[in-house]
Amino acid sequence: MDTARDTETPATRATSIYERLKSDILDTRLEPGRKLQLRFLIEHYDAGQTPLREALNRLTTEDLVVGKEQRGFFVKPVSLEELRELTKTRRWVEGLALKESMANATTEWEEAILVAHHRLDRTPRSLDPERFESNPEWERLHKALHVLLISNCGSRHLVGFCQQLAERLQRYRALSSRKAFRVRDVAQEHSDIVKAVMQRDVDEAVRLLECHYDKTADVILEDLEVDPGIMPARADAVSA
Amino acid sequence: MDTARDTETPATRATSIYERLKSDILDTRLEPGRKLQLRFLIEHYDAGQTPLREALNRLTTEDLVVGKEQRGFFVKPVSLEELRELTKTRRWVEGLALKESMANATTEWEEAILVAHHRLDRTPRSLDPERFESNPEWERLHKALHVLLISNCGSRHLVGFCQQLAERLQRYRALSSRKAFRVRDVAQEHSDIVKAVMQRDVDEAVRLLECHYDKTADVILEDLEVDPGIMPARADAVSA
DNA sequence: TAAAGCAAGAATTTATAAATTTTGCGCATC
DNA sequence: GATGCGCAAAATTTATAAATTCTTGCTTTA
Repeated sequence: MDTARDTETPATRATSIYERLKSDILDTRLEPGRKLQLRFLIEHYDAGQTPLREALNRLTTEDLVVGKEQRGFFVKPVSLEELRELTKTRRWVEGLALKESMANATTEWEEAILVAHHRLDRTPRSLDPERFESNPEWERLHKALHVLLISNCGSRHLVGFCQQLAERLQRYRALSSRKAFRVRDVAQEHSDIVKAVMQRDVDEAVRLLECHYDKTADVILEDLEVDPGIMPARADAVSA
Repeated sequence: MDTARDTETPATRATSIYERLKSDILDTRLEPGRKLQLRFLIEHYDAGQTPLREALNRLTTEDLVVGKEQRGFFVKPVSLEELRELTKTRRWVEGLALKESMANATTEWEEAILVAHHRLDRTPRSLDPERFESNPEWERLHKALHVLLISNCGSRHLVGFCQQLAERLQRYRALSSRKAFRVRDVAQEHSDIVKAVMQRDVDEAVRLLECHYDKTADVILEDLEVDPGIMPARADAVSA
């Protein structure tokens, strides 16, 4: 049930619970739509009501938790509709951010990308070469590369928004069972994007990045069509 | 100290306090950088600690309040740097959203814009024709028109992000003293934008909208150069 | 059969206690 | 004589426990 990070500074109780809760929601250990009862949370997270309540309230603003007045908290439901909308939005906004990043390109930035890509490239996608088992280190480096690509755009707000979109999409990836393992050469896609960035070919880089996100969504959508019932077409009821 | 809305359903204490706090921060009745001591808040908002704390935690995620661990909450400071960055970002993102909205244009949408603009046009900008006094009704209709312009883009997430940017910019407008009154023909700018949208001239509409936001920022920046000391160039210290 | 009232469960709020940080004063040292 | 370190008191934030309020489902009665 834990999410790692025991050695770090606990900072404040509310913050550490917030992080654990967020992580559990994003990795769908807490299923979409599930009711978050205080009793249950107090039990499983070994915490008091106040820090729990504060964490829940923070997540409410991030739209990862939905708070119905006087009726408690629920994990935000998922829907195919939202998956499509998130992907579309991410394409637009990250495309924009990458374009601006490249317009402001500096040597340091390009070198940092090269390094980040290299690190990702030499890290195995899966802990088990036979069947897929998520490698936290790969996930971390993958995220780092994508953030770096857009981080030179000159707007922390825009970068923050992109990260929020990525977080929200994380649940859909976690829900997808085979996770594009072997089906897709993700490493090649990353190499191509980085190459275009190095060549300062803005249009090509943006095109490849958009394509990258499209493919991710497509694989998830296929997966969910094969195994429907996991996800409603549109968000509605709550499976308590 | 109140923010209107007494007749509505109070829903939950935490929510109503959240709204009042947010409104007070956005209108700078709670000055940027100010320390938000629980004692003071309990006194002035006539509330308990828990709902106050929950409201503060929600605002933390929205980056309107900064929470220093174990050391209390502060109103997020302002800076000229952030003003510039917010404006730049808003230009990019709302430009994008308007373009997409127009690509999906429907008769209903265009008619709704016409109506929204008409309502705004016949509402006085200032309650006092001599010197500026903010008219809440105008502000409401103004916001409604801008939201409507981008609301047809097909992404609630993108619209939400734009609204957040608008909210964050609201504080800077409130801080600017003369507020572009008489200096600028805002009504004409709105008319021109709406006209371009009706003619389905995407490039022109986007250009005018971006120009609209640029002018807003320019006037505020001028104001703050005339009367410096209100705002630091970069965010840093906190004036308790 | 439908409506109203009652009881049980859950969420929100108030109140209380514990822990942490800040502040001010005194003493020692340079 | 001034400066710096350290300890103790005060204030503030964080956490726990208790009480109130609201919702919901069931039972009883018309």
